[in-house]
Amino acid sequence: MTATPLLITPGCPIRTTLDMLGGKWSLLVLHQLAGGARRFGELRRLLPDISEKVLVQQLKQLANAELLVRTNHGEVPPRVEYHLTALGQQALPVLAATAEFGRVYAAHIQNGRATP
Amino acid sequence: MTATPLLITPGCPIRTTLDMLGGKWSLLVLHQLAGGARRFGELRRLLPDISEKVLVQQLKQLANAELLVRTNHGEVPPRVEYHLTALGQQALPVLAATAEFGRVYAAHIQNGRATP
DNA sequence: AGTCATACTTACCTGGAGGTGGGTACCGGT
DNA sequence: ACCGGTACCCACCTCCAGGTAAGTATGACT
Repeated sequence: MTATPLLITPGCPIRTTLDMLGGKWSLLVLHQLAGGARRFGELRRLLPDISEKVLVQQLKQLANAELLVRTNHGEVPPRVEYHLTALGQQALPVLAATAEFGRVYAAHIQNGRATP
Repeated sequence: MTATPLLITPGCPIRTTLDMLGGKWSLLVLHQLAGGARRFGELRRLLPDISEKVLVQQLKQLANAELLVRTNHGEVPPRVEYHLTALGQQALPVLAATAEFGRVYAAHIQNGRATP
């Protein structure tokens, strides 16, 4: 891990991931799908602060990137389900590390003070 | 990993991390500091696309969050060095996971096509 | 006297992620 | 006849992260 000298330009794997998951909501959506398939309405309820438009937008974008799959069971009260693909599962470590560091950081600022 | 039912609101560890590292450059800066201390000018050269203003801004913000430390050796051609704190090192797993997924994704779109 | 390098600061501007508020089509229940 | 729930689409707007271009103080070199 001795500071790979990858010159930072487009094509950089960090940039690649940030372009997909760097937004405000992508990781939160992934988190809700980590446990299995979810319906659109469920996601909306689980993420109270996201607007409908943006949720749709995120789901489309993640589906486009093949991180998740949209399944429309052509039923009569619409029923649509989203679930992670194998590729999407590969993103879970990012989620785990992100959440873990969030916890570490929260613990840190409780003991020693920071951001005064 | 059975979908911790953490209701997503402020206070969520994922949000905490995204607020700090969700930007366009934070992780790239951390990556350059992973190998040890760097001077301001080095960072600028290693990250050709970032503007000076934003680099300064990011460094300040990361220092404020106590992820890195600014050392001004009050010398006469100014010499300032930045290096990770112990807390900053704790963020490296996020970086590693992010980079790894970027590679996985790049490999994926080369075999099967995506984003047409 | 002029240029270069250091590590910044300041003022101004823009693009686009994200938010708001409405509308759509379908059906079941009351 | 009306309301509510499903899963969306559309037009419009706001705000700020990030970008651009200039200026600052110091000393060494030519």
